[in-house]
Amino acid sequence: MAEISKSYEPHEVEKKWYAAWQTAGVFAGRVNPGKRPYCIMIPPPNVTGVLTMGHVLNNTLQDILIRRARLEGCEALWLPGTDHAGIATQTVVERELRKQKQHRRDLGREKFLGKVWQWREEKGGIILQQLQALGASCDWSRTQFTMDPAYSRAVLSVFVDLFAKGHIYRGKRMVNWCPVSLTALSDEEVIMKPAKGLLYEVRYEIVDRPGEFITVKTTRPETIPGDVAIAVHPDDPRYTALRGKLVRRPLGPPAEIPIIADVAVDKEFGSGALKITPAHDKVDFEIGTRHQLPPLDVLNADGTLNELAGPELAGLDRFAGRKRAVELLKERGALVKEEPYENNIGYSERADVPVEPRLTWQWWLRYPRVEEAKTAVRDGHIHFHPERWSKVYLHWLENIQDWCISRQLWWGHRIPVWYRAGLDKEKLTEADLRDPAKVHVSLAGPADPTGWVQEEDVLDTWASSWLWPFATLGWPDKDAMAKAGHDYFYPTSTLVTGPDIIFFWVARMIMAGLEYAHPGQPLDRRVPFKDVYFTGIIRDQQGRKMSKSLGNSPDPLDLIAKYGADGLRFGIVSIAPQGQDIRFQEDRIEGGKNFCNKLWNACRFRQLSGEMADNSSLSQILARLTPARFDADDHAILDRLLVSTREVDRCFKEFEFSAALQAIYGFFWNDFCDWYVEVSKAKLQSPELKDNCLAIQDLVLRQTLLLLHPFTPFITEELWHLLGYGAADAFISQAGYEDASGLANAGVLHGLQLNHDAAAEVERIKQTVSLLRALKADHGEGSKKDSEFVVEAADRQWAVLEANLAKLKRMTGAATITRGAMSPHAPVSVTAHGSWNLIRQLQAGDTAAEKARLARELEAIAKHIAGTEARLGNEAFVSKAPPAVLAGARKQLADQQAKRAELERLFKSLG
RNA sequence: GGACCUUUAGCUCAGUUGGUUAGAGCGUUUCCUUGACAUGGAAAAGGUCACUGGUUCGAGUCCAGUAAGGUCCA
Repeated sequence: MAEISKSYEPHEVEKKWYAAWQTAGVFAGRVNPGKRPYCIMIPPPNVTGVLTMGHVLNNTLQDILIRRARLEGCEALWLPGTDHAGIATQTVVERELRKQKQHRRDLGREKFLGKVWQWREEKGGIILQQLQALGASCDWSRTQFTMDPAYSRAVLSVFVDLFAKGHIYRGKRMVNWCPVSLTALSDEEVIMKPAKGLLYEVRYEIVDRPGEFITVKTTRPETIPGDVAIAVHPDDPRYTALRGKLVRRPLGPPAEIPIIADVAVDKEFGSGALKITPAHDKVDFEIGTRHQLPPLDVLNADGTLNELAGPELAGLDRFAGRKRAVELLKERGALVKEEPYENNIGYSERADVPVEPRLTWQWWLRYPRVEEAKTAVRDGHIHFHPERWSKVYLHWLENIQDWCISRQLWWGHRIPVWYRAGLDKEKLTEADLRDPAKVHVSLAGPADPTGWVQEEDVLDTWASSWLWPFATLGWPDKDAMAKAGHDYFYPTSTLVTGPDIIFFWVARMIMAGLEYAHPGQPLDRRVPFKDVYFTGIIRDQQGRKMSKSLGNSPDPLDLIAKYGADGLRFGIVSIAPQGQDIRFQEDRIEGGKNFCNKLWNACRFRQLSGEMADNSSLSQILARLTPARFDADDHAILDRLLVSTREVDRCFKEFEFSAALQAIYGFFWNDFCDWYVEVSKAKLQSPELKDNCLAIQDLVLRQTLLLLHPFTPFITEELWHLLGYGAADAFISQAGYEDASGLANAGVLHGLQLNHDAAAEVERIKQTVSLLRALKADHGEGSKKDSEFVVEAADRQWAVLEANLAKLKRMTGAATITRGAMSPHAPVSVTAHGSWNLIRQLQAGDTAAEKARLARELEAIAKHIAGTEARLGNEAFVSKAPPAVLAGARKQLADQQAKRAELERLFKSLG
C-alpha cells in the first residue's frame, strides 16, 4: 500500500478520481426495478453562464443529495443540462456582431441563428465543465439543452396542445416592453426599483374658460402629447362643474381633450386630476377603454419619441424628451412647479433599463392546473424547505395573471403558428384564430407551406424550462420515454433552487407537471418533485448580493485551485444555514481545506500506527474487535460514532446540510482526533490492546469516510482506497452505507454491547486533563514535561484515575501523578474537580497568586450557590416544577456546596 | 400599503418540545516545532441573547408591541 504523504494535495487526486468515476460510469442512472429511484433535475444554467458562487452552493447541495442517495443504495440520477436563455444569448451574439459593425437584421433570421448555434458550439456550456471541476456527479450522457430537437418538440407540442385546449390566445394588451432588447417581458422579468425623480405639476387651459386651468401631477411630461383626456373622480366636488369640458393639451400637436370622470382616479393624489395616456400606462389604458378613448402612442419601440409627439420632441430618446418637454412647458407657462419625488419604476431584468408599458399584440397563456398546483403544496404532496416559502408560492397563485409567452426575439422556440398570407394580423379576432382557413397551429406546419407565413415571435425561455422535469425524460415520445426511464424516475425527488425563481420556474414546473406528466394518475404521481430545497443567496462581507457588475464574487475555479474542490465544498456548505442568506467568508473555505488535511493526517496516523489488517468490509473490521478488552475510551468513541451517525441521518432527512457537517466535524476533530487518537498512543504501546485499538480506528475512519463522502467526494475516495476499505476496482459509493441503527445492529451481531455510560466517565477524565493542563499553564509552564501532580481522592475515585494513569500522564506532560494529601506547608497550585482535588507543587513563595486565584473561584461559586438557593427557596418553584428538575437543582446545590467547602479548605491550608 | 425574514462573543452563525453556569468556527492573547497533522496542539480572555411589556415557578426560546436591517408582493 502506498504510504500516505504528510499533507493532502488535492489536485492530482481530484483529476484521477473524476476520470475514474466517469470511465466506470458510476454517475449513470439506469432503470433498476430492484432499487429505489432518486432523481434530481439540475436547474439548467444559462448556456452563456459561467460558474458563480451561487452555482457552487446550489450544485454542491445537489451533489451531496445524489451521492448520499447512491450510498444509501438508491438508483441515483442527476440529470444535467443548459437553458437557451433567449434574451441573454441573443444579446451576447449581437454584441459580437456589433464589433464587426453588423446587425442581426443584416444577416437575416436564418444566418443569425446559424451564428448563435455556432457560438453555443464553441463557447456555450462552459459551466458544465466547471461543474465537473467541482465534482458534480451528473449523468453527463444525458445532458440536455432546451433547444435540442427532441426538447423543442416537447415545447412546441405543449403550445399546440394548450392552444387547442383554449389556454392560449393572442391579444393586444399592455405589456412590459424592454426598449433595449426590443421585446415584451413577463411581469416576473420586471424588477421594481425605487427611483428618485421629479414630479411635475402641469396646467391645462380650459377651452371655454380662457385663463382658467386644471392642474395634474406627472413624472412623465414627455408623454403629454399622448394624453387623450383628463380624469377626475366622479365624487370630487372640486371638479363637478368642469366635467365634460375640453382642455388644451399643452404639448404636441394642438388638441382639445375632454375632462372625464372615472372611479379609478385617486382623489388624494396631487390635485385629484389625472392625465390619461392610454398607450403608456396600464391604468390609463383601462380608463381609456372604459371611455372609448383610443390610445395615442407617441413612442417608438426603442423608446424614442415619434412624430405623434410633435416636431419639437420627435426623434428624441424618452429621457432627453422629458427634459425638452419640461423646457417647452416652462416656455409656455404650463409648468406650475416641480418637486423631488421617489417612486417605484420597473426595470428590465436583462437590460437594466426602465421598461415601457406598451400596447402590442402578444401571445398569452391562461395557466392550467392553478387550483391543483395550490393543493399540491398546501396538502403536502410537495414539501418546501424552509416551509415558509409555500406562503409566497400560494400568494402568487392566488393573484395569478395571464402569462405573456411571446418574445420579439429570434433565438428561441419559434411559435408554431402560421397565418394565411395577406391576412391583417392587427385585425385578427378570437374567432379568426380558431379558423383553420386563416390560422394554422401545429407542430409540422401547414401541409402546403405556400401561402402561409409563420409567426415571427419565439416563446419565453421559461415556457420551455417549465417542462424540464419530464421533457428531459423523453416526453412526449413514448419510445424516448421508455429509454430515458420516464416512468421510473418521474416524479423526481428533490429540486434544489433559489427562492428568486419560485414564480419563474418552480410554480410553473408544478403546473406543467400536473397537466402533462402521468395523465390520469393521482396527484402524487403527477407532481414534478416531492421536495423543494431553497438555498440562500450568497452575499459578500457587506451583505451585498454577489454580482458580476460589482465584481465582488470570487471565481470558484480560483478557490478550487487554492483550497481544492473538497475544501470549497466543505467550506461553502458549512456557512450555508438552512433558509438564510449567506455571507461569504473565504476563511471558511480555508477551514474546509484544513479539515481535509486533518482527515488526511488522521488516516496517516492510522497507517503509521501498525500493520493494516483486513478492512475489506464492515463485518471484517467488526470481527477484529475484542470487546472484552474495551476500556471506557473504546466504548465512548463508538458510542459517539453512533450518536453522530444518527445525527447526520436526521440532518439529511431535514435537509440540514451544514448541521450534518458540523456533527461530523465535531465528532471527528474533537472526539476522535483530540481524544481517541491521543489515548491510542498509550494503548498502541500495549501488545494486548494494540490490535483492538487499530480495529476501532479502522471502524471509525471507515464510517467517517462514508459520512463525509457526499460532502467531500475526492479525498474520501482516495483514503477509502489507501486504507483498503474496498477493492481496487470498486468505489466508496458502492460500499453500502449503514445508518446508525444498521451500524449498531452490525455491532451487536459481532458481540459488541456498548456501555453508554462510558462517555460520562471519559468526560470526567477529559475535564481532569484540562484542569491539570490549566494548572501548569496558569504558571507559564504549559510545555513542561516533568510536572508532578498529587491527587486527593477517595478510594473509589482514585481507582478511576489509576485505571487511566498512563494516558493522564502522557496527555498532561506529567512525570508523576500520585495519590496523597495536600501538605499544609508546601506551596501548591490546586483545583477542585467534582470528584477529586488536583494539586501541583509550586516553587516556594508562590502562594499569593494561588490564593488570589482560589479567591476568584470562591467568588464565582458563591454566586452560583446564591442563584441555586434562591431558586430552591422559591415556594412556587418547589411546588410547581417537575420532580426531575427539582431533583436536579437540589443535586446541583449539593455539588456546589461541596465544591465550595473544598475550595475553602484549600484556601485556608495555604496559610 | 401588505407579507415574510433577521437582530445571540470582535466577525460569521448554531441554540431541536421553555429547565443547571448560552455554544461552534474564525479572529484575539499566552505558551508549544513532542514521531499523524504548525493546514497543528495546549491554555485563556470575550455575551445586560436589539429594546419594552406580558404569560410562566422558570424565557435566548412562547405572546404583544417598538426599533434597526433585509427580501418579496402591490
